[in-house]
Amino acid sequence: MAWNFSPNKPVFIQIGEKIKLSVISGKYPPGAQVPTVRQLALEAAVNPNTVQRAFSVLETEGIIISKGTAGKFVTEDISVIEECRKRMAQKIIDTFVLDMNNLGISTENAIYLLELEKGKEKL
Amino acid sequence: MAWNFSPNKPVFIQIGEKIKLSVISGKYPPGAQVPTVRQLALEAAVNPNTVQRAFSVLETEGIIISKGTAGKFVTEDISVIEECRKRMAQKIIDTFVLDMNNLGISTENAIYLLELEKGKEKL
Amino acid sequence: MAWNFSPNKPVFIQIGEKIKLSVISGKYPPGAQVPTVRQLALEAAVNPNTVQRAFSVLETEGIIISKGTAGKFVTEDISVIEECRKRMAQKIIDTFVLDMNNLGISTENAIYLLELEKGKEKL
Amino acid sequence: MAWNFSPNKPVFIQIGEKIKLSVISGKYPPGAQVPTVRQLALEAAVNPNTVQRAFSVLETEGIIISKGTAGKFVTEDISVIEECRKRMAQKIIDTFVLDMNNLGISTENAIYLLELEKGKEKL
DNA sequence: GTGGTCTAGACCACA
DNA sequence: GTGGTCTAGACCACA
Repeated sequence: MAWNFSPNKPVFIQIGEKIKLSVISGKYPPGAQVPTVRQLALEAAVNPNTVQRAFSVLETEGIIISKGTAGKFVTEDISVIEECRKRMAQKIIDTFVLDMNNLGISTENAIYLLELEKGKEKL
Repeated sequence: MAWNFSPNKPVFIQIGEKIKLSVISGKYPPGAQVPTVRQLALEAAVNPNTVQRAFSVLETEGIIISKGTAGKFVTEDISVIEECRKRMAQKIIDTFVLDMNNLGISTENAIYLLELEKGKEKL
Repeated sequence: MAWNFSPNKPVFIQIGEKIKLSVISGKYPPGAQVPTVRQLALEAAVNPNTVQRAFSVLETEGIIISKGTAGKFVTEDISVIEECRKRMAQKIIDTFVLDMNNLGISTENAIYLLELEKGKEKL
Repeated sequence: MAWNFSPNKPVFIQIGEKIKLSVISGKYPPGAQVPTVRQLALEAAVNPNTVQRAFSVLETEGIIISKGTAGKFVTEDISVIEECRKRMAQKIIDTFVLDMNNLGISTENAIYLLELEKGKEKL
C-alpha cells in the first residue's frame, strides 16, 4: 500500500479512507483481521495514536469491530459494507453533479465530457 | 446571493469560489466592477479581512484586477476566464473519475450511474 | 462543576457525559456557547486533547456543533436534545430491569424496592 | 448457559458475574461443586487463565471455596450468599436512582416510568 | 484567541 | 503482544 499523504486532509482521515477502500474492495474481506495499530503506524510512518483515531471513526461506522486484545476485524455484516459503498458512491455523484451545475454545465453535458474522458483512457 | 457556509471548508475559500462562479457564469461580466470588500463583508456577515483574503486569491489568479481606490474589476481578458472555467471543470472530472475508480466503479459504470441521476432530476 | 473522576471509566467519557447532562438539564441552553476546550481543560485539570476528544463524541451525536474559530455551541435543534434525553433514560431503565431480573427480582418487586428507597430519601 | 460476551466489560468479569448469578439463583446450591476451570474454559471458548481469574474474584468474596485438587465448591454459609445478593441489588438500585436523578428524573417519576415498562412486558 | 492535528512517549488492562 | 488512554507540548489555520 502506498502511503503518500495529501496536505489538504488530516492524515487520520486519509488513513481511514484507505482502510475503508480496502474493505470495500474486498482486500480485507468480512470477518478478516485488519493489520494492527502498531503495524499500520510503522508502515505509514505515523504515530500509533493517529492510526487509532482513524480506526475509531471506522468503528463508529460499524465497518471495523474491535475484539479487545485479539485485534480489530472487518464486520461480518455484509450489508454494512454494501451500505457504506453505496453511500460513498452517491456522495461522489452528488458532489460531481452539484459542482458541474455550479459551473453552468448540465448533467447531460457532464456525461458528454465524461464520455470524452473515457475515450482518453483508451489511449 | 445566498451565504450559507459549510463548516468543512474555510470561509474565505467559499467566498472566493462564489465570486469566481459569478465571474464564470457572467453575473460579473469582463471589465465590470465587483462589489466592494465592505459590501460583501456586510452581505455575508463576515469580517472584511476574510473577504479581502478571498479577493487576494482571485487577484493572484488574474481573474480580478485591483485598480487601487477605484475598486476591483473583473479581468477584460476573456481567455483568462475561459481558461479558469476549463481548469475547474477538468479538476472536477478528474476527481470524480479517480474517486469512482477507487470505489471499484469504472468510468463506464460511473456514466451509467449519472444517466440514472439525470433520470431522477426530471422528477 | 465538580470534576472528580472515577477510575472505572475513561476520563474523556466522563467529561462528555457531564457536558451532555449540562445540555439536557438546560444549564447550557440550545444555541449557547459551551466553555472553550482550554477553559474546560483547566477546570478539570486534564489535557486539552482529552477535552477535545470528549467534544468530538458529542459532535458526532449532533448535540454540540463546532463553529470553527468562534467556538463550540449547543445545537439549536431541540429535538436532538430531547431525543438524547429519551435514549439515555431508556438505556438506564433497560439496564436496571435486566440487572434486577438477572438477580431473580421481577420488575414488580424492583418497583417495590424503589418505593422503599424513595421512603429513605425523605429522612 | 449462553456465553456471548459484551465487548464493553472484561471477559473475566462477565464470567465471574455469570457464575455469581448461578450461585444466587440456586443453580449452583450451597456446598455444590462448580464446574472445573477447564470445563468452563471449553464451554465459554476462552483461555483457562481467564476463567481462573474470574474464580479468584469469587474466592476473595468467599462465595466459592477452593478445596485443592477436589475442586471448587459453593460456600455452605448461606448468609454470605444472601449478603452478596443484597449488596448487588442495592448497588443496582443506587446506580439507577443516581443516573435518573442526574437526568433530572425524580425517583418518583422513575418509578412511574418503570410501571410503564412493566406494562410493556405483558405484551 | 479559537479549534484542530499530530508526535513522542508513558502507562494500563487483558489474554 | 493486543488495544486503549492520557499527557506534554508543538504547530497550524482561521478570524
